[in-house]
Amino acid sequence: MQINLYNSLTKTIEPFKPLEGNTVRMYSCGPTVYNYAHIGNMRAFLFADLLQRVLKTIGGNEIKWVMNITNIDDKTIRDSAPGSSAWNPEMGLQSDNLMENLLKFTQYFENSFLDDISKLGIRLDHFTAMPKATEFIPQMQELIRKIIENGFAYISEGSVYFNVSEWRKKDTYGKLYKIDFENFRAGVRIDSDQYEREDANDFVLWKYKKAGEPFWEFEIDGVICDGRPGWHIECSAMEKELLGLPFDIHTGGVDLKFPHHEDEIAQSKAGYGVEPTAFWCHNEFLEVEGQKMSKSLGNYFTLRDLMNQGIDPLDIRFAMLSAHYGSTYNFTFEGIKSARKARFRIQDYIYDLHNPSKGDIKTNIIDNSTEILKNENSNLKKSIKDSNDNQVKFGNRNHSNVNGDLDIGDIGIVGNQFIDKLKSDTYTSLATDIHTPKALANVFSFINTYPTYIINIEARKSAIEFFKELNNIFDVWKIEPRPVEEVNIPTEVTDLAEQRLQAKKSKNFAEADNLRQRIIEAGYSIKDTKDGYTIEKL
RNA sequence: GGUGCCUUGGCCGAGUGGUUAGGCAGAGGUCUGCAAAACCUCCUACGUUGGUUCGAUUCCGACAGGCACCUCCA
Repeated sequence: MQINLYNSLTKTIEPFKPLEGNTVRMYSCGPTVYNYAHIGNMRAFLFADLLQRVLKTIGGNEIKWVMNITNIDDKTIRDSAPGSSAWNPEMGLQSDNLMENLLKFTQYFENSFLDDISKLGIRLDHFTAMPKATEFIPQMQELIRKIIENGFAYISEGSVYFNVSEWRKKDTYGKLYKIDFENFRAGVRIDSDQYEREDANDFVLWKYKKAGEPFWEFEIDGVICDGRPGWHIECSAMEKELLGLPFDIHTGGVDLKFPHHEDEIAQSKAGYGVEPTAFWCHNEFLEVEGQKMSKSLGNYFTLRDLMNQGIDPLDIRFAMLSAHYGSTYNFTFEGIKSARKARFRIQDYIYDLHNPSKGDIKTNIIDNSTEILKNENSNLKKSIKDSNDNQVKFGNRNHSNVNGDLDIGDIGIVGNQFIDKLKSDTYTSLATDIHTPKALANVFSFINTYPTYIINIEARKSAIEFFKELNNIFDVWKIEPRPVEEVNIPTEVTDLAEQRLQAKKSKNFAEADNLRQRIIEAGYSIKDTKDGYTIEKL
């Protein structure tokens, strides 16, 4: 199916097509590994994951997905420096070797990052590569040389800067983000770093070494420029190296539009002569309880924080995937609870598709369906009527008398056509700028309208196939029959349950409640059924 | 100061020039000694204010409120 995507470059939704063949080459701005990632970061990674899964599942594309790991920047240097309070014994011992410290420190947080995204259902085997910035220093240096050769960068005190005003003579600077150069500096915090650049618009490609910082040797036309890369250059170099230019899609948070991505475009074009990517896709931010997440407000959460509160990471995944990536997402604990319930409603439906749990199927199907159809306002009645109006036949029967007393008569009045429609509607929503809320609404409407026990056997199989595919995208459900709890219930508990059943039969309800309380205290819950009970572990 | 986005029912969250999102919560019902679960039904909103229009939540303007970015924050 054709995928349409909002492109930040054109600010419109455009049909997406890979530049070469059927393979989508996608680059996602990854984390700077100096701390545990917070849930705001997580949204960006979940969006990238969602996008690549939609392209794979619905677009039918092969995916080459690259996400970088920024392990060299001001913060990783600062926090890995000897004596840093951010150093954690699990990282190992600090040494006199600054570079070694940096790598140990960032490796620790890279591991925690991989751990976190795995818990969120992002699969590491979906990545083609996760390059670390420090592993591509020569490529960055090569790009910097090219930019200098082409006349769009200059060296100042051993650092290299991109010359924005020179570049503006050749091309637009401000493709993603409209820049008002007249008012650019008004009211803005002035950069506090000590590097000497000619113009405030210029950005650094390479920073000359400072005391106490790890550095790489770099000599440009006899000028010693030992130091380290600027922030933006790593992406330009690694994209070229790992994906080739131009590639198809670049993702990241909206905050990265400027300066990061803007500078990336300028650099790549100034150096390689090509813009990096055809599509820029940016996810909106996340707020917590309607406010910006910040440490000072006390609403700053890492995934670990939330898991310590007993939150299932898959509920976070589902909650975030339930909102459109282009809208601000309001993270609330209420919302997570609500997402969990919604997720399990679909899960229960999937379980039931394997084996409709409605007791005696033969009688129940007829009774319940008839019951539903008797009701004037029933959704099922409405949709069957609609379907009839549209001359859709279901099963092998043509229910021409649907407006009168409907004769269901046999099992499963919902056939494959209904599943086909569910699938095409849901996929169309996802193919239209990854509109997950619409897609899910569609699924819920279907679930509400068609209980599993009125779906015929064949269509149930199709439905299971559909959910399997959908789960290749959402990845929050289990596509299987309802698991049978293989819990060994202690005999003392079953004894209590038996006693309670007897108490109930003899209408001794006080005693029954008392026994139930004892069962709960033993760590089990008891639910009554028609003529018995079920016991579950709490 | 500049740039962009947003304001929908108790909460979350879609969408539309006139008819229906969806989820959660809540209410009623079926079942039931009670409870739980499940299922059925119900709950009809669009920040304020002008304008365009036969008709605006939807288009235009103003205002109010919120958010983001403006040189290394996803």
